[in-house]
Amino acid sequence: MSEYEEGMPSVLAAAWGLRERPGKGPRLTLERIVAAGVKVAATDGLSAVSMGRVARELGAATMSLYRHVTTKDELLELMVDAAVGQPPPLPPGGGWRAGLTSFARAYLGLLRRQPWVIRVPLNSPPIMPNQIAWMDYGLAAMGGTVLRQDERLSTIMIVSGIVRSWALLSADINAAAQAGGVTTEQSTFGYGRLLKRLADPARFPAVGELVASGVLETPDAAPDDDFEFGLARFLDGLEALIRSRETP
Amino acid sequence: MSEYEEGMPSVLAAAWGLRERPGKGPRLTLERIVAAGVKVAATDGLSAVSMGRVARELGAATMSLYRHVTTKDELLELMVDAAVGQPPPLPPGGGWRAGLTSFARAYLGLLRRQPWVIRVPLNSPPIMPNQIAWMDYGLAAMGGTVLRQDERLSTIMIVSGIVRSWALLSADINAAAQAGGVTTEQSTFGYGRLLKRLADPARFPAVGELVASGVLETPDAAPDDDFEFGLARFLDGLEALIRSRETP
DNA sequence: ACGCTCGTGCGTATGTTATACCCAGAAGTA
DNA sequence: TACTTCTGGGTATAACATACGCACGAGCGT
Repeated sequence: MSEYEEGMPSVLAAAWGLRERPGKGPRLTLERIVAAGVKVAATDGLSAVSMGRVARELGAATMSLYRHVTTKDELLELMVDAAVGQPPPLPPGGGWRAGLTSFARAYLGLLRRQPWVIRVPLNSPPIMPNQIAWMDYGLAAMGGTVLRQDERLSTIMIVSGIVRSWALLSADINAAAQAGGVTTEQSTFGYGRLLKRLADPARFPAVGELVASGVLETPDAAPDDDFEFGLARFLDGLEALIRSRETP
Repeated sequence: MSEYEEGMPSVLAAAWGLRERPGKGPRLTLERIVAAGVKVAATDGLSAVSMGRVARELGAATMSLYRHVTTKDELLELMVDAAVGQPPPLPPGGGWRAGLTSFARAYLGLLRRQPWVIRVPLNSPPIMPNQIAWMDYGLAAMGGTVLRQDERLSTIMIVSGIVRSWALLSADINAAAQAGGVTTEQSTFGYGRLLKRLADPARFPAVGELVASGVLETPDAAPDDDFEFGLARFLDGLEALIRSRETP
C-alpha cells in the first residue's frame, strides 16, 4: 500500500488499478471474479449474485473470493463499473446537443442491455473509473458552450437521472411482463387496465382523464417516445439558455 | 368503523382514540405493522427493517406478521406508500408551471425527510394509492394546457425522475458525510478532492476542467441549486413547446 | 539445505435473514 | 355442543455474508 491509497476505500483502489498484484497468474483474479459476477447477474439476475454462486462459477470456494474483495458490496460496485465499460466516442463535429443526445441514448442502451445494473443499490456518489469516463463524455459534449462548469455538472446529473429513471421504469415493465409470461405491450396494457380498475376517477380526476384517453392502451409510435420527449424538452430549455447568453 | 370515521384522515382517528377498541380488535393490524416498519426505517435506516425487528417493535412474534403481509417486499411497498402519504394541495390559481414546480419541490422535500424511501428497491410500475395520488397531483397541474395526455405522462415521469435522482445523490452525500462524521460540505469537498486525485486530466480532460474550475469546492449559493437549475431548464423547454402550440 | 514469511486458497463456524409448516386457543356458527 | 375459521405463535429450514484459522507453496535470507 502506497501513501496514495491511504484513507481510500478499497473498492476505489481496486477499480482504479492501484492494487495490481505482482504475481504471475493465480487462478483467482479480481478481473475473473468480477467477470463471473457480471455473468451471473446477466444470466440469472442480480438476486442470483451471491458470493457462493460467483465462487461456484469459478470452481472456487466461497471464502476464496474474500482474498480479492473485502465485501459483497465492493464486488457489486466493481461489477457495475465493469458492465458500464467505456463510453462510445463522441460523435465528431456535432454540437453540444447532438453530443448530449448520444450520451443519453448510449447510456440508455447500456442500461437496457444489462438491466441488472440499475438494480444495484448505490450508496455513494459516482467515483468509479468508467463512471467518470461517462461523466467526461457528457461534459465533453458541452465543451465550447457558454455554460458554467456547475451548470454542466448539473446538466449531466439531470440527463443521467432522466435516463436512469426511464431505464428503471421500462425494466420494471419488462420484468413484470416476463414474470407473467406475456409481451411488453400486453404488460403495459395490463398496467392501464389495473389503473383503470383501481383509480377511482372521482378521487383522481386527472388520472381518470389519462386512463380515459387510452394512451396506456396505445403502444408508443416509436420505442422510447416518452423518453425522447422528456429529453428533447430539457435540451430545448438548455438551448434557450445558451442562446440567450450568446445574444444578449 | 363508525360513520364518524368515514373520510377522516386515519391519523386523526388514531390520535383521537377513535380506533381504541381495547381488548376487542386484534392486536396486530396491517396499519400497525406498516407503521412499525416505517418507524424502524426512520430511526435505524432501511437495512434495519427485518421481519423480526418489526415484530419486536410490536411485541409480537416474527411469524405473526405473515398473517397480514405475504412477503417482506409487500411490507416494504406498503411502507413506502404510507411514508409517501397524500400530496399537498395544488397551489390555487397558479399556472401549470407553478403547479409542476411545487409538485417537484414537495416530492423532493418528502424524499429528504424520509431518505430511506428512495433506497427501497422497487420492481413494479407505480400503482399504490398514494403514488397514484401524487401522479394525479402532477397531472392536475397540467390540466388546461395544450399538452397531450401521453406528453403529460411523460412529463410526470421526467420530473419525478429528476427529483428522485437528485434526492438519491444528496442522500448519498449526506450518508457519506454522516458515516465520516463530517458536515455535508466537507463531504462534498472530499468528493472533489478524491476526484482530483483519481481522475487524470490527460485521460479525462473535461472532468479535469471541472475539477480545476473549483466548483466542487464551492458550496452552492442556495441548497438544491443544481436541482432547481435542471428543473427550470426542463420547464423552459416545456413552456416553449406549449407556447409554440398556442400561437402557431 | 533450512527455516521464515507471505501470499493464496480453503473449510468450518456463526449469526442473520426470510419464510414454510404446524399447533393452540379464541370466537363465531351450525 | 361440535365445528370451523381466525389470529397469533413457535419451531425448523435454507440461504446468505462473513470471521477465523489451517494448509500449502514460493521466494528469500542464512
